[in-house]
Amino acid sequence: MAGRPVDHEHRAALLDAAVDHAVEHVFSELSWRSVAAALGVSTTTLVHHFGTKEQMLEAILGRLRERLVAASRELAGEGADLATTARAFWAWSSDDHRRPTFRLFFAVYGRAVQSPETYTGFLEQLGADWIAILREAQGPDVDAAVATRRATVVVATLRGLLLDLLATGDRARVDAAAEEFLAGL
Amino acid sequence: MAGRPVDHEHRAALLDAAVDHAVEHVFSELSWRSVAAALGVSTTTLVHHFGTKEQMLEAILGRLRERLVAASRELAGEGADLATTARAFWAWSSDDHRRPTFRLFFAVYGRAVQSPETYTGFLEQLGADWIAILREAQGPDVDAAVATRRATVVVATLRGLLLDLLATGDRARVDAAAEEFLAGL
DNA sequence: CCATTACTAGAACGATCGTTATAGGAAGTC
DNA sequence: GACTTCCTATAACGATCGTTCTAGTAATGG
Repeated sequence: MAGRPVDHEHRAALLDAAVDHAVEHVFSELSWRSVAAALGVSTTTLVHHFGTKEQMLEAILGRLRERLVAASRELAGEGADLATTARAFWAWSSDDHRRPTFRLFFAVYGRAVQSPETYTGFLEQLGADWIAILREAQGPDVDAAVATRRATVVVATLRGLLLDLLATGDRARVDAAAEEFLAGL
Repeated sequence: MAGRPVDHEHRAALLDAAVDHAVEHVFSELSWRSVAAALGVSTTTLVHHFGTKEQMLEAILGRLRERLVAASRELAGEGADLATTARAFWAWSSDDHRRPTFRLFFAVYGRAVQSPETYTGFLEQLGADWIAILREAQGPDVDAAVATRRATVVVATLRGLLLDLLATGDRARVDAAAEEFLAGL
């Protein structure tokens, strides 16, 4: 009956390498051939493991989301309040080492708002995860509706500031604005 | 000497029609052929008037920015304070009629953060225009650095909320968050 | 050993892309 | 009228794309 068993580890390793490559390159220029060349395999190998290009991109983004959410949950720590958590979020996401990652993040956003069929899952889940983390940071005593409002505002502001930083590179102005916002929490 | 004179009006009319088409379609799918078909001309006509595809896209975005800045300046009105102006901005930009426009806006953002060579002019000018409008709304008595910080925060928050609204479509939550933010100004 | 399945690679197909000849009519000056 | 420049269109070129075809090798169960 059964022939050669499926090598799940190899697929996972390929996916992780593909995520690393995607983060460091332009999202709209990802192709079977470019990814295959970067990973040292042929396009047919990728096709065999991921199916269609769209499915490969979804797999890449899903894996990226896992990384981001895990890192975000660590940030929140235990018992930190909203202001502290928000400050940690800003320091983490605006770190220069995270620039390629968030560049990809906003590239996907730009794609998703015009083509909702794809990539919205990635954004909705990631946005919901972040809002949930910031809701929990407010403790159980805060009214649920109020907590959601505040979490939505914090996520939106930090995301907008990050977009400003990535587009203009004006760190002094954006950091000052972030401090102004965070101090008011 | 001189032959047939250049018809600047015709080029302007083509550009305006191209902007209308770009707003209603997916940015990454714009091509010579698709735009030409929508405008009822041949691709060579567009090439003749705009040069390269990149130059056509820049011309389209430049014209779009003119429209947006003109509309934004009207919004600010005369003598309105920061909170009032910010509220008007939110009402205007989150209006359902403006959805295609801001979808394109964020699509360009997504492209620009990964390919700074192009489109950054569009974003830097538009961002600077909006921040300037919100700086002026704070009056001449506010310290310049403080006014810049506050304007940056307001633009970032509204942009982040708009991104949330376009990506999730959850108007109730986002509108509540916007109200929370605007009430605190 | 053999049947079966997993995996990989090279080559090709059909489509679309930006761009470029090539060519002909339209609108002005002399 | 001649001449020049503007404007437009059809057709094709070369490149890249996602995908498929074909074929061969590796690893398991019987």
